[in-house]
Amino acid sequence: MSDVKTQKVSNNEHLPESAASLLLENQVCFPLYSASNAVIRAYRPYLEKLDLTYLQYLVLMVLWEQRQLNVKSLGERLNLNSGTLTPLLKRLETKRLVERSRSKSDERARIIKITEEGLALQSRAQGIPEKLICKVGLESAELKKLADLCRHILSTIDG
Amino acid sequence: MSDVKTQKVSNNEHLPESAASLLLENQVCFPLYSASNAVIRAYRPYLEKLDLTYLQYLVLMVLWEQRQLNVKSLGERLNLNSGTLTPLLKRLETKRLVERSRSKSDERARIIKITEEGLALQSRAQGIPEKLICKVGLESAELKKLADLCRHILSTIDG
DNA sequence: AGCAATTAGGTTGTGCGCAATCTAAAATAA
DNA sequence: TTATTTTAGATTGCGCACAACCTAATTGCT
Repeated sequence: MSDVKTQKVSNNEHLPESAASLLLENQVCFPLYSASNAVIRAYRPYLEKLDLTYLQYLVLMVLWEQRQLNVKSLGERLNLNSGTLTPLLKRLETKRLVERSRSKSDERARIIKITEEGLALQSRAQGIPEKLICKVGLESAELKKLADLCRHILSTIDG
Repeated sequence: MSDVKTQKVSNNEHLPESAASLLLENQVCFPLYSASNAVIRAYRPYLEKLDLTYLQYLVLMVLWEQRQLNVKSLGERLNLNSGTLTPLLKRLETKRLVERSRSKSDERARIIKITEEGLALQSRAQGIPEKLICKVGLESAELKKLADLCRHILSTIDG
């Protein structure tokens, strides 16, 4: 495969000055994207023992805190819209982890309520966060810094 | 909707001590995941002018640097596997931005080569990185810190 | 040479993410 | 009250991500 691998240019002086910003190494958001993918992959072996995906786990985490809420509130909490949440919640309903009813005071609103079975998963998930922190391999202060930077991005972009 | 919104528990003292780690606010990886989604959303308006998705843009960025390479090298560069890359590269081929040939020295290897049309997109993409940095709203030093933390995660998890 | 093991990449199936669009209910205006 | 606008959520369609699996080519072993 040497005929394929040896094509990389050794420097970029032939490119216009501004093209340096289009080099992958200089991208800020690419590591963010890759790290997010990698973390979700790292969760998988633990979550599949609970027959959950990462997003399903996030939804349950909200519901462990707050027994029930509507789709809009859930979407605001997770920064996701109904196109993502509706099919996901149907899958959680099929697994009998949540119930999807309608609000009596507002027939548009869908009330998502965790079931006993859904609540029971919480204890089985106890060890997961710590295991992930180990896998990620950052100190507590660095983890906090990372989370703060990400939250800053979120408030700037969305808010 | 007050019947839905007022269900949040005011504190978590009724939960076992260890359950605090299962609160969404205390998750480290959730902001990472949300920020990554938000950044990709933020790219969209600029990239759709070039008829590109974020991942297609990343692939082209590699190819602007290195005219051609095989799928394996591309996957190592982007931390993605053939299940993601193969269909993506076919779409780029349909748009005539890349060509997919076979290596003569190894018939298994697929050589991905950027076309003139693909190269021409580079100049149209010049302004994008700067616009995104503005949208993200972090200082240069903070961006570097974020990228370094993400790269640290990647090297720990994958490597 | 002959055969097992490895490697490259393609295929399949599931589950996101999300923009755009739709429907129906609720809020607001006239 | 009726008409307009807004809102909640569902639907559609596309493009990822990825594990699991498959095929074919190459390498390694004896």
